[in-house]
Amino acid sequence: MFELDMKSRKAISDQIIENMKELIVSGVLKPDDKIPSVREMASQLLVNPNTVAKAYRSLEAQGYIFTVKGRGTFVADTQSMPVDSRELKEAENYVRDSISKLYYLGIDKERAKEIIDKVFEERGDWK
Amino acid sequence: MFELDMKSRKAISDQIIENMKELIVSGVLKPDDKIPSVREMASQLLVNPNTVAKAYRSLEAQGYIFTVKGRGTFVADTQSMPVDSRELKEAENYVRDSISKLYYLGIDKERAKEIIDKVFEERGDWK
Amino acid sequence: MFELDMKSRKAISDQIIENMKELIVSGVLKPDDKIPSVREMASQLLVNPNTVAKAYRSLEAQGYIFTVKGRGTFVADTQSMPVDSRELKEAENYVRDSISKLYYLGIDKERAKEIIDKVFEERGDWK
Amino acid sequence: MFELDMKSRKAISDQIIENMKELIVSGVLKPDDKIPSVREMASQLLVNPNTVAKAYRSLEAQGYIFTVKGRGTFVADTQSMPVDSRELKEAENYVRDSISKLYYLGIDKERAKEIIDKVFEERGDWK
DNA sequence: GTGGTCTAGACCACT
DNA sequence: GTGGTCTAGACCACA
Repeated sequence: MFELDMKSRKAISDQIIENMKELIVSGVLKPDDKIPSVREMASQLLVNPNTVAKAYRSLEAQGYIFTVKGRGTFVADTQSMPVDSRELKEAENYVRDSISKLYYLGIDKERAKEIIDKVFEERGDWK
Repeated sequence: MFELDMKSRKAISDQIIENMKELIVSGVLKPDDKIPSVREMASQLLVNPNTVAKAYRSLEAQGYIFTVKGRGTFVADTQSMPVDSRELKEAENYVRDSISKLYYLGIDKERAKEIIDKVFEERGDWK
Repeated sequence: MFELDMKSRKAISDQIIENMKELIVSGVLKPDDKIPSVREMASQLLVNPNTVAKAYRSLEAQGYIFTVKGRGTFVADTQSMPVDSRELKEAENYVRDSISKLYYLGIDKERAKEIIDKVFEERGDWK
Repeated sequence: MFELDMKSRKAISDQIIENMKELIVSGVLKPDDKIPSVREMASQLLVNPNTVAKAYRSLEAQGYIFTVKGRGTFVADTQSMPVDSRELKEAENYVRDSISKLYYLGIDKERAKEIIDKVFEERGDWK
């Protein structure tokens, strides 16, 4: 399904969360699709089941998946999901910080915009 | 000089680093300006001197400041500093991640670009 | 601060969550108040620190508290928090279910309303 | 007879119990009416017979249905059923919890009452 | 089989 | 000292 970067400084559970969000929002995983069980994904990724469970709990709390005890975990319909204002604000701050980092490096505005445009191009499917 | 947000989830030392970078890159602090000693800044900000020392060590490692034994710590000439490619790549990844977060929220590309434009406007002085 | 009902069928972490919400929303704990550390509350309640940490994580995700690494966990300003529509809907369903339970017992509408009025009276401080 | 919400987080057996209670208390199913056998209902709902059997056991324990060996399962006379005080207390606690959830969201008393009134209106047939 | 919860104990970063 | 993360392994309810 995807791979983890064990050398990354990002938490494993966060990596799972991001990869799953990517698959869900991009449409690779569609609403009501069953996703691998906690134990299954844990054995595929070679991590502890609790770590996967933690990621799933977080994804569920954010509305990306839903879970039915004894049956498994499924992809939610993110299309019909209203954007949570608290989360949007958090994401905006994250964008602000990342652009500040470019500024602190002393590169000029034009080059910063080029970098951002490049990122948008990488996401050709967006919108 | 600047204030800390003790309620922020950002580490205090990181806040000090970012604020100092802001002052240096924006030109408020100029090359060879003396900056407060570790103890002095610690008492002004009401934080542990170890925290300030850590921030200074990091700023020095990144070339924003330099220390002269027995005389103090001074602002380096960031203009003449070549952009470190490793740091640039790290910042690019940060930008990529932050834009991904917007994508994961399910907002459309137009709105994402508006948010980014807004951030650039807030930095009216850039370039 | 509060006590747990170890005989309850409610999860311990959920009990911690509810008790903390009660203290925060009722105003006993005010914005920026420091709440007991994970380890401290765990030893007071005689439960595993991970259980308390789980409750704190959930409370933070819902915006009731915020945490600063190395310094502790604090009460957020819930007044300024917009009501999350997903959570409100969930709570409405919960209300609907609980009233259905009264209906299934075969009691009449009047008596059901009396029970509800009694609950509101118990929360004399509300509004 | 009724449908299950396989996406719901409620246990299937609980959904069967609630739907049966609804049909019985509302009068759609009348005392001594025969209800489908475990196997029959299981095949209609496309669920495991064990799940239906569990639901029937629970309904029988609570006095909503009764079984005659070799003949089938029938609706009990709920009118003549005294309200079980233990169950009533349990339902009251459930109501109390659900209203607490509204309180924790920070909505005011008026709005909470509106939500409850709406739920009562949805049950126009009650009483 | 599924996920949910709890315990126990380790290691890390930050203050 | 603080919280955050991960592992390991146990028990439970549900299907």
